[in-house]
Amino acid sequence: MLDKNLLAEHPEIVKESLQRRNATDSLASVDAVGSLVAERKALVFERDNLNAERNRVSKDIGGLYKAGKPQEAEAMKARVAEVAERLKVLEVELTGVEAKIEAIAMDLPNLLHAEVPPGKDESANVVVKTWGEPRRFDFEPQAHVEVGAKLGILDFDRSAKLAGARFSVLSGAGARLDRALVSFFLDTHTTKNGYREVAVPYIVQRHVAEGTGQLPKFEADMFKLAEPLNGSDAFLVPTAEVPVTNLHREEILDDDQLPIRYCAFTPCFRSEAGSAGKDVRGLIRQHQFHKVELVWIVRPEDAEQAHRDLVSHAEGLLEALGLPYRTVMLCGGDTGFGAHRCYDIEAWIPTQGYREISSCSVFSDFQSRRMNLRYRPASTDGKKSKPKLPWTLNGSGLPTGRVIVAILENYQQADGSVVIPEVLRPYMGGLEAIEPSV
RNA sequence: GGAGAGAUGGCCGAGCGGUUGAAGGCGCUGGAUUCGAAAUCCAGUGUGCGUGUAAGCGUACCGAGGGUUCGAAUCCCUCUCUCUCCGCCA
Repeated sequence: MLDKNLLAEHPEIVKESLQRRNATDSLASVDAVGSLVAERKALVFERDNLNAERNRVSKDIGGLYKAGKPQEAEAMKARVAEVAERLKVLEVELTGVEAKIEAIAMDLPNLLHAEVPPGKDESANVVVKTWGEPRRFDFEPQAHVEVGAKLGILDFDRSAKLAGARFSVLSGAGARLDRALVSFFLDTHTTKNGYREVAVPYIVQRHVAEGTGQLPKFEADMFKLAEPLNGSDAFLVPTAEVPVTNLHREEILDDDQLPIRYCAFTPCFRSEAGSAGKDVRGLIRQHQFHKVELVWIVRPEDAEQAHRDLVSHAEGLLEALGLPYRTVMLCGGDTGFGAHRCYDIEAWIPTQGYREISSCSVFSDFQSRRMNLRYRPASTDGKKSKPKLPWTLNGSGLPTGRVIVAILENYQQADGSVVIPEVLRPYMGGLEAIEPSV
C-alpha cells in the first residue's frame, strides 16, 4: 500500500508510476483518494475536539458530584449528550471515509523504481545478464513430458485421476529428484548464503494475504477454504512469501535484527485463474508445486545491495546445476502489483526457449505498510528514534517443478537417459543418471 | 469434542465506574558517584492519528468488536487467542 499522505500531496508522482505500468485505469483512484484524505482530516479534527470537550465536561461533572452539587452536575449532562450525538454521526462518517480510502488504496499497485522502463508486456523487458551456452544437441531433444514419461518418473495420466488437470505425479527417481532439489536449495541458502530456514503454515488467514498484496485484488488466483478457519477466511499459500514475510507483521524490530533473511520450503497452491490454455502440458504451470523461497527484511538504504544479493543467490543455484539462464529486468507493465522493481531469471528450456524460473522483487515499504511491520533505526543522537517502515524483498530460490523441466530437457541423452547434475548426486544416493526403465 | 482459568506497557504485576496512559518491580537510556566497574541515588523510558519548523499540544488505544453510562482498563454481550484437565488422533 502506498503512503496516503503521498497520494494526497503528490498525486503526480503516483500517476507517473502508473503510466509506466500501463495501468491508466487506476489514475482516477489517485485523485479520489486525495480528496477523501482531506475529508478525513477535517472529520478527525472535529472528532478530536469534541472528544476533548466531552472529557473536560465529564470530569467537571464528577467534581460537582464530589463537591455535593448534584443539581449543577445534572444540568451539565445535556451538553455532553449533545456532543455525544454529534460524535456518533462523525464516527459513522469517519469510518465510511476511511473504509473508502482503504479500499481504493489497497487496490493501487506499488510505485516503480526510477530505472524500471515503461512498457506494456514482456517484450519491453531488459536483459541484464546471460549465463551459459544453450547446449547443441546431435539429436532432436524431447520435451520434458516425453523424457519423463519414457523414464517412468513423470505421470500426468494418473495425477489426472486424482485431481484433474494441472497436477502431476512424480515417482521413483523423479520423486527423489524433487526432494533432492529441495534439500540442495535449502542447504545452499543456509550454509553458503546466510539464510535462516523456517517452516511455516501452508494455510493463512485473509489479513496475511492482504499483507503481502495477493489480496484483496487477486483472490481469484488463490484456493480459498470452504469453511472459515479460526474465525477468518483462509487460503492455501500461493508461495512461502506470504507466510514468511508476514512472520514479523505488527512488530517493531530492533535495528540490529536487520537484515532478516529467511528461506523456506513450502508447497504452493495457485488456481491460475485466467491462464486457460497456457502451458497446459507438463510441469510448467501447476495448481500445486514445490518451491524454496527467499525473504529479506532490510533497512531501506540496504535494499539495493540486498536485491543484487538476492538475485545472485537464485542465479547461483542455476549455475551450480549447470543450467543456462538469462536475467531480465521487468518493464512497468510486467512488474507485479506490489513490486518496486523485479528481476526475472529465465532458464533455458531446449524445447521452449527461456522460461521464467525465478522472480526476485523488492517491494520497498509497500508490504511493510500493509503488514504494519516497522523497525526502530539505530539512534544517532542518544534519543530513541521513531519507528520506520523497513523494505521487504523476496525471490524464488527455486521452484522444483520448472527446475526438473530444465534438468530433464538440458541433461537428456540420445538413449533417453538423463544425467544428474553433479551437485545433486550426493542427494540422489550417488546416482549419476536416470536410466530408461525399459 | 467436553470442562475450567486467563488475556493490562519490553517483561513481571496492581488496578472501589471518575483527574489512570495506567501503581509497584525488573529491564533499558541519560546523569551523579568511581581510577574504572559493581552497588547506590536522580531523571527519563509505548504506539497511531491530528496539529506545529520545533519543543509541545490534542485525541485514541489496557486481546478484538459491540453495548450500558455524563464518564469504562474497570459493568454487560459476542468473537479470537493462550494455558490446564478429560476424550480422540498423526
